[in-house]
Amino acid sequence: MEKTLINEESGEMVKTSVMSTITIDCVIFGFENGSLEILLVKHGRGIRKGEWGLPGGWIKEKEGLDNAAHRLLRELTGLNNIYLEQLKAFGDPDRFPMGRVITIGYNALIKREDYNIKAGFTASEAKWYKIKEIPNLIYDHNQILDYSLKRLRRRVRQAPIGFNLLPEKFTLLQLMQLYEEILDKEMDKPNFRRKILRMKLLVDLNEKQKDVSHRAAKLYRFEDNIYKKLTEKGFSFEF
Amino acid sequence: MEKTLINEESGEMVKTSVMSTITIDCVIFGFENGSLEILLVKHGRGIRKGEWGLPGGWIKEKEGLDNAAHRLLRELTGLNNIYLEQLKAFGDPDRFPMGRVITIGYNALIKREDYNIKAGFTASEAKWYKIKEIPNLIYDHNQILDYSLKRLRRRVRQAPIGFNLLPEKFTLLQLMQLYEEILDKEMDKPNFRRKILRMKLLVDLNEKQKDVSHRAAKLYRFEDNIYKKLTEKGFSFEF
DNA sequence: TCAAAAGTGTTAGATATACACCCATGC
DNA sequence: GCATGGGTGTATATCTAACACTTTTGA
Repeated sequence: MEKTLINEESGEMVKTSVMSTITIDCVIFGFENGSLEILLVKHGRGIRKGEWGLPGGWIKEKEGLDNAAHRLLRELTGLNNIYLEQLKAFGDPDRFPMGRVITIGYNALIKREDYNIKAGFTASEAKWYKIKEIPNLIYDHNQILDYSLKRLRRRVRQAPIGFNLLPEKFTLLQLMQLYEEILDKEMDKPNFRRKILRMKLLVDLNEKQKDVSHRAAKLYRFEDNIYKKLTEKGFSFEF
Repeated sequence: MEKTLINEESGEMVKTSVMSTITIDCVIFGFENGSLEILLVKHGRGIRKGEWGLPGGWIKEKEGLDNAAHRLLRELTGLNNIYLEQLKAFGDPDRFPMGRVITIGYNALIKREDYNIKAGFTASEAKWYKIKEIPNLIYDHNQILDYSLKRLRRRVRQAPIGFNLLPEKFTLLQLMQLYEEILDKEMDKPNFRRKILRMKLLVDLNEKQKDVSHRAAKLYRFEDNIYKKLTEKGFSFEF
C-alpha cells in the first residue's frame, strides 16, 4: 500500500506507507408494530455470499462524509432527508480480512411508512430484522451495531430524535411504546403523558385516531422549530 | 488518486477512484489553577508555519485507531495510559487545502502534574492555552475543538471522567471547580458535596491538605473499579 | 356489556435549590 | 480577629413512581 500522499506538517508530497481505504456503514433503524428493527442487506457476491451485513459503500472523491451517507441511503431506500448521525470510525487493522479498510459508522432513523412507499427497487436484497433477532453479520458489523444501539439509547434520552421513527401524526402511547422498546424498559402511561406534555414540545393536532376498536386517542406532531425555540430559552430535553 | 483497493461486495481487487488519506488529531485537555486548557502545537514547517493547531499524525499500517492515538500522545507528552475517547471522523472535502485528508478526532484528558514531570522533551513547540483564549487554528481545527468541547461537556455529566484531569488526590472543592469550569456554570458548594458523596464513588483517604492558609480539606480518590461495581448494581452517574 | 386503550387524580418519597451558619487554620 | 475555604443543617419547591380510578369506543 505504498502511495503518494501529503505531509500535513510540511505541505510537501512525500512517499510513505500508511493505510488508506475508507467506507461508510449505516445502521438504519425503523419502528413497526412495536418493534425496533434495522435494515440489513445480503451480500450478493464474493466470499461471504449469502451473509447479512450493514448497508454501506464508498465515499466519492469530492464528497463530504455526511453527504456520502445521505447518498448511500438514497440509493438503498429512495429516501431523502433522513435523520442521520455519525457514530465514529471503526479501524481495527484486522476488521476486514482482505486489507486495511477503515469504516465510518452512521445511525439513520427512518419512518417506516415512507420506506414502504418509496423502497423496493433496490438491486441488493434488503430485509428488516427485529433488533432482538439479529443474525451473525459480516466483518465487525455486529460490533458496530452494538455501539450503534448504545448510542441510540443514550441519544434518545438527550434529544427529541425518536420522532424520526414515528409517523408524522402519532399518539402518546405510540411514543411511549417507542421509548419502551428502545430503552427496553416498561413505563407508566400516566406519568409518561404528563412528562412529555409538560415539555410543551408537541403540537396538539386536534385530530383523533380513526378505525380503532377503542376510545380514539389524540394525535400529535413534533416540530423541530418549536424544539429550537425552547432550547434557546434554556430548555433541555431529558428522559 | 487512482489506486488499487478492494471491493467489499465482491472481495475482488478493483481499480477505482476514492479518497484515501487519514490522520488523527487530538484535543488534549488539562486543568490547572482553575482553568481548563488544551495543548496546541506550532507548525514548524510548510505554508502555515508559525500557526497553531491540534497535535496529530499518521496511522501506521497495522495499528488500530485508538492505538495510534495513544502512540501519538506518548510521542508528544511522554505519557502512557492517558484517558482517550474517539470523537468522530471529520471529512469535509475541502478541510485540508492540499488534498483529500480525513481526520479522526480524539479527546484526551491528562493530569497536569504527570505532564509537568514527563514532558518537555518534544521536538515541536507545544503550549497550553486556556479554553477561553484559543487562537485561530489551522485547517478545520477550530471546528474540531468546538465539537470536542461540546462532547466533553456532555460526557462529563454522564460518566465520571472528570477525575482524569485532577491529581490522584483531590478535594471536593477542586472537583467542583473543575465542573464549574467545564460546564461554565456556578454551583452551590454544600449541594455539590452532598450530591457527589451520596454516590459513594469516592474513597475517603483520611488525609488532609497540607500547607494551606485555611482549614485543611479532606482528600479523596476516584477508583474505577468502585464505579464499575456500582454500575453493575444499576448505578448511573449523572450530573 | 365487555375489552382495550384513553385519560385524570392523588400521594409518598426522593431530589434539587437556596441559603444560613459554624469550624479550623494561617497571617 | 479576620480572611479563606471546609463543612453541616434545614426549609421549600419540584420531580418521580406507583397505582386507583373514570371515560370513550367498537365489537
